[in-house]
Amino acid sequence: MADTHKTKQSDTKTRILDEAEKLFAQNGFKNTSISLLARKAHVNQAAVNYHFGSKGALVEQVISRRISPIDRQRMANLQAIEETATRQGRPPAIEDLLRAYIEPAFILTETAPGEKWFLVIAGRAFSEPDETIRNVFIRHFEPAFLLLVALMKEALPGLSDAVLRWRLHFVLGALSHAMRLCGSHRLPVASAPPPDTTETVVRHLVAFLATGMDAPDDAEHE
Amino acid sequence: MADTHKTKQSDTKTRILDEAEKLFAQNGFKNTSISLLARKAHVNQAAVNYHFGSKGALVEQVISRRISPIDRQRMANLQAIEETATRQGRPPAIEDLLRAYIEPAFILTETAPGEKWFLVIAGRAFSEPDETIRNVFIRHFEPAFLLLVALMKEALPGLSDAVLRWRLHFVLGALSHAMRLCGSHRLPVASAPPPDTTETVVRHLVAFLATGMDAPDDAEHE
DNA sequence: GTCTATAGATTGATAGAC
DNA sequence: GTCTATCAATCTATAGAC
Repeated sequence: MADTHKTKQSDTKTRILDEAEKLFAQNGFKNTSISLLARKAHVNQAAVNYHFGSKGALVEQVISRRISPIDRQRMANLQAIEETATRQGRPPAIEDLLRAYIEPAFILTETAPGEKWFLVIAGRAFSEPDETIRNVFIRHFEPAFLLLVALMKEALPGLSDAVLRWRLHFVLGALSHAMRLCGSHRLPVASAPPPDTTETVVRHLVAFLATGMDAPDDAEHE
Repeated sequence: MADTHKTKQSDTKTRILDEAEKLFAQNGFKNTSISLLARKAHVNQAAVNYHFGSKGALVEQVISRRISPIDRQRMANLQAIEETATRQGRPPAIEDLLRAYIEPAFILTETAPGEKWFLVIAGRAFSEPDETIRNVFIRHFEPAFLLLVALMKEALPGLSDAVLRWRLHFVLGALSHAMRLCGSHRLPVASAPPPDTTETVVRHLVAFLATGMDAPDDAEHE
């Protein structure tokens, strides 16, 4: 079949992507060299540039390969909630919105064997010093996050715009940190939380964050 | 006076530290070269290694210079709360504990002119891919965080150990993200929160996190 | 303490044979 | 598509004059 070449290429590309994901998670983008990646992936050094053009393009593909499904699932979840809310004529529930946004990141990275490397990579998105790379994440994250903001506004009509946006960024911060913790076994500090199933972590996150979102606005203290 | 040399040295060292802090915040540790740093700080390239020995040692000093006062203030705040609680024979308040831990990071970085670069650096602590650097942060953060854990246990005796530690890590995540947002004017995503005074951000953080810490434990759902 | 000059290693990317 | 060989740039660190 004509697939012979395609399969061969596909295997090599996939092997490079998988190994790059692992090394990027372990050592960061800048600290991972093409030569080390080629060695670990059992491919020739020149093959990496042949298949991806440049290191920057490789980074972009490693990220978008996993983020795209996560983002689609987030949008689908949020839109389903939006439709239900419209049909029932009442605002969506805070817990439902948070779970709709949070869960896909954990579920869709669960398939990979061993450590969930992409959780570590995505958990570093907002800390990435390289603006080009940071923008890759932002471009993917933006639509679903904006929809989350809009729906959360319906769920919490009494909250001021500024407070709502600060709180949703606290959500992003807690989520990012939890993703890094779940993706790697390295302890970031003493007294790290115990290893837990994905569902347990998501439930802890949602319970904590939903209560925080619903806290009384303290604007009157100013 | 014999201070002439000392002052000269001190000026150079301080100028290097200040410029390094800014560049590390803007571009990360790995992406900041000694030659660029020397150029921006108006010192000779060899002077950097003369004063600090190596790049790694410079990184360590940039971090510890700011973290040490923050850590001391955190410990002092928490110990004061502990004493008051002991004297009054009742557990400390969640809000007080969180504010005691959170506030020093924002207050003690406020003195620097312009952008608060160290907030960006410290906000990336748990995302740092280089284990050596990550351990510098952890070594400094550990004592105050452990004390926070212990006191929070007294404030929330009904919470299981696992849930308490997960929630305190959600606190660390939200705090880190807020620090990055406050330290830099770059928008990490659309719908970023508005620029606010330090005190306002701290109050938003404490209100959100204290309510989350106090959420009912959902362990019975398992 | 500050400078010039440079060693020594590593990097991303490419040219060209097969 | 895969290989070897190599280029050009960049980096940290140091040696040695002043």
